[in-house]
Amino acid sequence: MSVTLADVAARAGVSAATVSRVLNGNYPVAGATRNRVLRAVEELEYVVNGPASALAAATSDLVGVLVNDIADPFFGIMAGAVQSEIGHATRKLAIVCNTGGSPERELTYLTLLQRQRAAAVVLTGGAVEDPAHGEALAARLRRLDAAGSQVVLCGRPPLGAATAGPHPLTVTFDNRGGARRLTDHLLTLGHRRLGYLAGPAARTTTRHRLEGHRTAMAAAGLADDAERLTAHGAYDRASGYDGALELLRRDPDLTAILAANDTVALGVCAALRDRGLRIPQDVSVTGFDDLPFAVDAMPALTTVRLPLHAAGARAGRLALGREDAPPGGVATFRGDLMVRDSTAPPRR
Amino acid sequence: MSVTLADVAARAGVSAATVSRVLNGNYPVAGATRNRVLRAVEELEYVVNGPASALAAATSDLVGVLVNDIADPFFGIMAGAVQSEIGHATRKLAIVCNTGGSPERELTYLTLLQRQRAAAVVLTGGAVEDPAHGEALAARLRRLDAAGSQVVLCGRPPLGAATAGPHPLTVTFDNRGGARRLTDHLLTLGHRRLGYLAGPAARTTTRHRLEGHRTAMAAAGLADDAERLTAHGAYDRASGYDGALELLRRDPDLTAILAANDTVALGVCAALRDRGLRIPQDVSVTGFDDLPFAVDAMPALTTVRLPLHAAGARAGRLALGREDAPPGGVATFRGDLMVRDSTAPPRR
DNA sequence: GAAAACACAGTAAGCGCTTTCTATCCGTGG
DNA sequence: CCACGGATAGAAAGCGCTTACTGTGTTTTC
Repeated sequence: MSVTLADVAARAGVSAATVSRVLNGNYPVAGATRNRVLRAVEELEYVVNGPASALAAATSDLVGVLVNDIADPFFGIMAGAVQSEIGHATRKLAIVCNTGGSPERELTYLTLLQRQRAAAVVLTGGAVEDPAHGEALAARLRRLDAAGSQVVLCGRPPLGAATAGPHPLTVTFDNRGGARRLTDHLLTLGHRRLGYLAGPAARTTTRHRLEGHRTAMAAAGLADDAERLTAHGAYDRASGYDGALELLRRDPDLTAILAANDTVALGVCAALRDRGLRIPQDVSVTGFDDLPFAVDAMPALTTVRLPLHAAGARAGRLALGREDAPPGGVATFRGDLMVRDSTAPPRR
Repeated sequence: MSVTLADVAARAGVSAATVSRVLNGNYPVAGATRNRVLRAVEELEYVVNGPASALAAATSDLVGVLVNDIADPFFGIMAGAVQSEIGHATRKLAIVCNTGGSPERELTYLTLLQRQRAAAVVLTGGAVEDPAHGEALAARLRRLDAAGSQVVLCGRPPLGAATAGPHPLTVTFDNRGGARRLTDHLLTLGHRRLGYLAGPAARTTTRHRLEGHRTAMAAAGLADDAERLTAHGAYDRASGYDGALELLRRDPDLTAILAANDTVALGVCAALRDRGLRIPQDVSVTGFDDLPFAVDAMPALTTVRLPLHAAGARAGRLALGREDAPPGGVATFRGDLMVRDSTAPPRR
């Protein structure tokens, strides 16, 4: 069918073993021989048969990258960083798999990757908090580990301490701290009636951000308000729109809304505008993540910048074993407050 | 090392062949036997060795999807659609590869995919117009085709008629028509001094949109203006910002700017605002693509909606051979004009 | 009731590569 | 001048799976 090692060997007048050694460069081959082989490879347009190679060598060149939503820049940026880190280094192929946020598809993809004997797997994005899923996921990761794949979590918290087996390397964000800083910023501006529009309740990311918010609120003696003025939704624009209206219903005198992330904040802004409220004069709004569009929103969003690219690159290097594991196996990136035009002191 | 077919066979008390047949379901196996095998698979947590399977069957479960920029929703949406179409159907694994718009990396990935013996390859995004690259690319695609991979182009024009060999299936957008409609819209509103901020000159997408624009301008007797008021940039926000300033320098009396796409339009809007110009009262602005954020921009962007999801899904089905090839091997999706708040008649 | 047809299941030959072990050639030191 | 070690290259044994090709009981058919 297609050109094989043997064909190249015949053409170069050497054995298949020699061709393999030239191609993999892990064994001394005389210069003249090597050139002859390389020329034959060129002439025949030989391309290694990956599966055969993976079978014989018992490991493949594939690195899996799982994302919740490939169309969301949050994941796109991280995945792109992982991939570019991997592409830079080796002839390895980073493959991005879109789970659509579904736990089942996450498991399916992990099995598929194990089946491909992936060299490494990077899971990005917030984990689902369902305990049953957590256990199933941990089991799958353990199997991957046992099968020799390096597992790295990126942008999600480490596996719970209760989880059995080896803990995967983790690159995570300080979501609590970010949310706390954002809330403090608003409190410092003088806001007291703050609404919090959280993401899906079952996500760890959501919980951590919410915890950060509550910590700050509690420190200001506003714990009850924080409780009352929290609504949950999805990480999308429509949820932001509906959620803002809901919060306004609960308290028409709200002077600020903290959105779960930038995308949600966009929806919040749209809802406020439709209600005839000005941002930030009437209501301040904050996002989270600092995705590229945050600065272009009108007004430009005050938000927390997550170093998505740096985190993805780090995860990529860890996956390849090109960087030592951080102490405790967990690297945490903090998010910096970006104060822009969507927040201001509340009007009297 | 890990569990193999033979282990499962031993446990189920059958031969390896039978296990393989149960797993692939392409051969009659008695119900009782099948159940025994399935139970053994469960108990041993057996996961097929993909490379071995691919080697023996001479084809893998991998489908490659090439994108220019994974962090850009334009590609993210198409890639997501391809992937969901493929995931729906089969146990195939769609793998998204990020070329970063670099022709070399595009070729590298194609080789890597050929090496993996991918079942199909979908290339999304505008092609680079460099003839040398075009030839190299065509050659690579021919090789993939020869190696048995189904090749599909998505969101890029068909390979030039001059290209030798079999032409890949293509799903494309009517960029010319979209740009024409956009320009006509502005002309109808009464604009005469239109600036066109095009994408990278070397991209086919850029050229087609530009052609559409010029056709409309020429029909209105404004061919010379079109020539004079065209600037090129990248498909990003910064280019929009700089490009808008450049066009304004060329003609301070501009009443409208057509941006290469929505992202560029965002930059244009920022530049105009910084210049103290109001949109659309002083200058009308249009985008292209209708990415999700276009409707959230301030003002909401008048643009052309490209059915990215539908196109990606179609490409996915073609790649899997689950849909007949369109006549001529080319399916064209048109883009609809979405009139929003960023365009208005010019002020007197 | 014997022959032909059928429904399964097993045997075994690869798929194209990697890698261990072995063979060969050559230069070198005693 | 011969034994020896180093540097290369070849032979061959798999890696784990798929899939003709071959059985072997069990129905059907006249």
